[in-house]
Amino acid sequence: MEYDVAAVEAKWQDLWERERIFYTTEDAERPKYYNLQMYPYPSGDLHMGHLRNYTYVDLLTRYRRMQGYNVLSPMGWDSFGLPAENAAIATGIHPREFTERQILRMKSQLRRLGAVYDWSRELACHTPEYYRWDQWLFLKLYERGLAYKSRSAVNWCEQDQTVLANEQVVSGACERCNSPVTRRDLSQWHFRITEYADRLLQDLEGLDWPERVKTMQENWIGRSEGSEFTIEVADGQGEFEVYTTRPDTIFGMTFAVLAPEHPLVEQLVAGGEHEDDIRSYVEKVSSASELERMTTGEKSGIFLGRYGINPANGRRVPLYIADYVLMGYGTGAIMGVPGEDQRDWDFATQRGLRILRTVKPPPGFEGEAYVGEGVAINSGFLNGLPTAAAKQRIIAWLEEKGIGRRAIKYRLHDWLVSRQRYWGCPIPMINCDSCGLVPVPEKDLPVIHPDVEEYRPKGQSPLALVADWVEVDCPRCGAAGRRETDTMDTFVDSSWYFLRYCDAGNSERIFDDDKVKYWMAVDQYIGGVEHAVLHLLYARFITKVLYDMGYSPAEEPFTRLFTQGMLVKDGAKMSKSRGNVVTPEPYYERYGADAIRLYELFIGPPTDDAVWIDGGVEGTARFLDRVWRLGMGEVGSVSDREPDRRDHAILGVAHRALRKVTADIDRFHFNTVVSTLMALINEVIAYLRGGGRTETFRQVYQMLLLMLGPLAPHLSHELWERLGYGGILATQPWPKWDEEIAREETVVMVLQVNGKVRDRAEVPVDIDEATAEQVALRSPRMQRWLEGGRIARVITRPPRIVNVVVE
RNA sequence: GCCCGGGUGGCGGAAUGGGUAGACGCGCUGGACUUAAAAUCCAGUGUCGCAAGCGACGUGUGGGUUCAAGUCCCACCCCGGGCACCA
Repeated sequence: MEYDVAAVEAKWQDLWERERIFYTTEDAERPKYYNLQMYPYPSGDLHMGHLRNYTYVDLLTRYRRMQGYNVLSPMGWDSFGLPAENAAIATGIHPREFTERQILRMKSQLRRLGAVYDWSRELACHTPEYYRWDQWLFLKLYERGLAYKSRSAVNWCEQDQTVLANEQVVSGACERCNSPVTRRDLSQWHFRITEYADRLLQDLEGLDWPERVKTMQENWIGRSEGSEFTIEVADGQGEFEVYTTRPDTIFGMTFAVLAPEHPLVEQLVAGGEHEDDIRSYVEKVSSASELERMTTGEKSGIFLGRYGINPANGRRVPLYIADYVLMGYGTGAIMGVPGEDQRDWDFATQRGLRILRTVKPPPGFEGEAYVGEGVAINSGFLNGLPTAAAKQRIIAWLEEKGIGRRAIKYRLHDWLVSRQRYWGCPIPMINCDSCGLVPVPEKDLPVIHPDVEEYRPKGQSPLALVADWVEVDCPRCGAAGRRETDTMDTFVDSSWYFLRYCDAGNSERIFDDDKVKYWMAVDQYIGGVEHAVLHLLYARFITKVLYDMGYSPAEEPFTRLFTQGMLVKDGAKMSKSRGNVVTPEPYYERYGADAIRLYELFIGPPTDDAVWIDGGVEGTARFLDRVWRLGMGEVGSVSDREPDRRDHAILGVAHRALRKVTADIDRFHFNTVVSTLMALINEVIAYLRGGGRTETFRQVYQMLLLMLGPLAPHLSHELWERLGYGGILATQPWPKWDEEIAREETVVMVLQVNGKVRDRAEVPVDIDEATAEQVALRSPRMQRWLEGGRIARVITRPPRIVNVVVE
């Protein structure tokens, strides 16, 4: 009988949804399993690359369900963001309309794949029901001093006409549009993520995450230990702080450098003889793009015409400004120690500054700066001390003098969350001339996102043009006030949505305590590695804040993280912008969703990038076709004969396959799950050709369908029903293997002479060493290689291998 | 420059602790069925030598440890990713 792909798939997709098979509520009786993928931006059409990820998640949902877990697998939409807005600029269609249309399309495509979710929990962050809680969250952070507005140099994307967080600048360019990022001095909203730097770093340890991602976060947070101390400017012109990880080298400081944006610079320059030159240098540097500043060649800089005092030895050292010193890190000023720092060495040699070694380099050292550890020299009272001891000693001395202290610095910056764009959540703050910044009262939430005429960004949010929205009375004094017109970074939306899924419909609270307590944390989180220092860091931060506030029961949101590889075609990641996408439609029509799913699983290890091969789906379709014909009785024959060793053998094969499939799903080796099932069916076909037994076949085939259920659900559900196995496949328990049946009775033992395979013998699995040795020595083929030699040793590893060593 | 991954047939890949290298699939070759094609089925398919039972070689390169190395150690080459003047 023909397998009608379209009809069968539609039938089961309909049933799963109608019967709400994968909808769920809290149930204390069953262990919970919160299975989640990073919610998608509703970009419209899914290509094969997307389907790979959805297949993994769906496989897990179905598999854990069969294992008896109460599985929560929700779906929602990261629906604020630039693409909808850019489309609006191009077409005039309102981003809301555009977005909602895309959501519907994507839902139908997920359904077509056979992906199942608890749709009763669907959320979309562009809806007031959702973003109202973004705003509530913002207010809570503000109350706790974790949200603040301040003026500083920020990253500005000229193309998108908005500021960007540090995490969104990749090699000096905008993460979204890839155009160069410049610096601007602007007053912007930040979240104080740096306050959580230490906890974010420390708690990484307990997470079952890929090492790679943990390392990326570790580096991004960039904790360093050292000390800071004060340098006085000669002739009473002020003082400034420097930070160093090598205070032990302080005697080697022969100059000092301030960042061009350092606040003291203005004071030091005013009235000085090089005033104009210095000002134009500062001008030049600060207007340069990140990319231009990131040169690694010649270090630019200029002498300030002033001197500082090295506190260790009282010597006068020249003060410079240079662009290799960054205002955003440490104190924005450094001591220049050319002997022990390569950057300072470069700067000093380019200008003929004095170089003094204060750590003794190892014999034969021929490099420039010596950055390793060693014994202090030319360092007054530190002389003779090894680096670690010298550090202790000098810090104690600085503290005693009251000019320095131990210090810890992070590379992590506070998270810049305001954006000058339209399609995002409005920041719930009001500016009042007399009260200053006033939060919108909680009862007035949500601050509804207004419609606008003009979406084009012009350096401020298009919301600023909606006068009757902007102009409000100050909630505190009643005078005329103006709303904040910036919107929030969409990463704010995504930093807590997984909590909202636990209680998505709640209109009274952000979510119910008991519900989040039951479901959190996410047991398995799946997404792309590109979010390692973006979403995955922000989500951890916000979860910790909510935990501290008593809202989240979990301090860490994602217990286990899996980052899948991308799908590659023609040497590049499959993506719309590269124009190398493979659309699933023709494959759905020819082979069906199950064949696509199976090939996505089979294509390679889920962690690795995989190359799309057009003919690949044909292989998995052929496999499914064989499964079908087998179930329909079109292969071989069965009868009600007595069981014999053929039955025993095929049952062993099936139970071993089950054991391997279970282990391989657990360790995310989905590609070998598929190959194991293929190997199983090849064996079953051979078995049936040799005359199968009705009951044995039934047992084996049931196991096969149960294993195939999470992978190729439509076909396996249909067969399960047609063969009258009872109930719906999805709700059957995952089968158990019997070690006794799975045990192999005989195995092929390898016989080697001097490590080379010379023969093989079928032997009982429980063969002992002595017998194994005899088998090897008696083999005629082995004897040919043993003749004339003296047997020095025989290594037996029964029942695997016997290696005879001859001389 | 530093920190992670990774180099296995024509291709995707397999080989949890050192123990049959190449499972499974794609592709290709030959055959069966067919008037023909498609579909399906059967056989073959790492390289070299051989008519063949067989032998030699073979997991990026060069060394090493071991009875035995894709797997462990040392050095190097190449590819991918992350960070990149962070004091």
